[in-house]
Amino acid sequence: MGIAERKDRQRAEREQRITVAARLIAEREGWNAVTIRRLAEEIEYSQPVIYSHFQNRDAIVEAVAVEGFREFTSEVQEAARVSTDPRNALENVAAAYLSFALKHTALYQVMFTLPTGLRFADPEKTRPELRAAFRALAAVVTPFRTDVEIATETFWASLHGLAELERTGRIRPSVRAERLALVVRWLLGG
Amino acid sequence: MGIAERKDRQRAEREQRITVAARLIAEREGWNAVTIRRLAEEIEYSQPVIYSHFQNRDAIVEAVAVEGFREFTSEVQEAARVSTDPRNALENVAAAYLSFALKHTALYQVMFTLPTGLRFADPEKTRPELRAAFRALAAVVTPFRTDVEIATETFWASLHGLAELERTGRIRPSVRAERLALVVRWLLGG
DNA sequence: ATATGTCATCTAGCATTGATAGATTGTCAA
DNA sequence: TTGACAATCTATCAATGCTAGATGACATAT
Repeated sequence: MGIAERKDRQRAEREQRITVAARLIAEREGWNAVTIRRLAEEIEYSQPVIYSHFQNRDAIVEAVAVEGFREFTSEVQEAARVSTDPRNALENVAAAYLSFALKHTALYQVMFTLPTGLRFADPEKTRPELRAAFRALAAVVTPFRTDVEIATETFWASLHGLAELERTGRIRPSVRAERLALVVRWLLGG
Repeated sequence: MGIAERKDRQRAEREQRITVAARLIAEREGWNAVTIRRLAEEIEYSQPVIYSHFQNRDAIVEAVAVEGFREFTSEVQEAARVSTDPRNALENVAAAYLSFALKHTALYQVMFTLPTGLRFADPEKTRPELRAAFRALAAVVTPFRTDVEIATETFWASLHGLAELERTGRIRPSVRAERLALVVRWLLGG
């Protein structure tokens, strides 16, 4: 009786097509262009079908954000993995962070700045994908600090700020490397 | 012939009532609640009157943001003014920054995270209010660094990141002071 | 093979939004 | 008083998120 399984599979496939389309449209035309009608058209189904997968538009956005955190985490881990030593890992991760944020601006935007229900600090409501991302950052901070949690939060905040201010055109892209070097040096120095 | 002047004055007054209402509603119910109809109702005029003051909804939001930058700048300057020495000024300004961001969350949101046309890094398009805010921050950084521009950008980014991550519930409010202390120490230490 | 009942999907529509066209009112100068 | 202009309103548009109810397909029991 593989019929039910096939249906499940096709359903999951269609669900992914929705989030993939949402992400693609957002990256190309901004999140305002991601409308239910547009998504329905994209997957070649009528609008109510979208609502059989997601409770509302926000839930779609949130699903894209969660997928973003997965990719983010693995990119950070990869950056740490290919490093020669702990200090180099810190540099590489910092660079990878900014690179990720500036490469997928719409994705990053929805992960961090658009209002979604995703939370970090409340252990109850935090999704595992978010916690994993934090741990990946903490891993490269740990060798240098005893106040790992606080230092990681601050490290993260600095990188996030650099990404956001540059994304919104408020600081100069030309001296990105210098700012990154400052942050890394700070973390090493105490 | 003070009639024209009176009209100008009344018009300017009405325009301010619009932005004040927008800000108030946003602070109480979020920016999604700031609709043209709601604003029209608030100032007791019909909707098209709003459009005789602002080209579109975004222009209203932007006007609120600009006013926010004015207040922000003066709060930062005040924090620096009442300080005992340069180091204390740095601490006070950092604290004032976070305090401002967390006290007027909707205002801060529109100043920094909602998509508006406001820019910093491009000297041509940067509004004077934004530049003034940057200078106010740079003023307290200057005593400690030769790379003032870069250090200020990084300082700003760190504070912005701390504010945003805390505002969106991604880092713990309980250790805010410790994170702030880290940022200040970093800036002092090199 | 066919009838049946369930589930999947669609058509049509709702209320709300930003924005605008055109009618209407008010005001001031001649 | 009247004519013209400016200020303001009513009415409406198209797009949006979302949902109710009709319609269709399809697996299963006989």
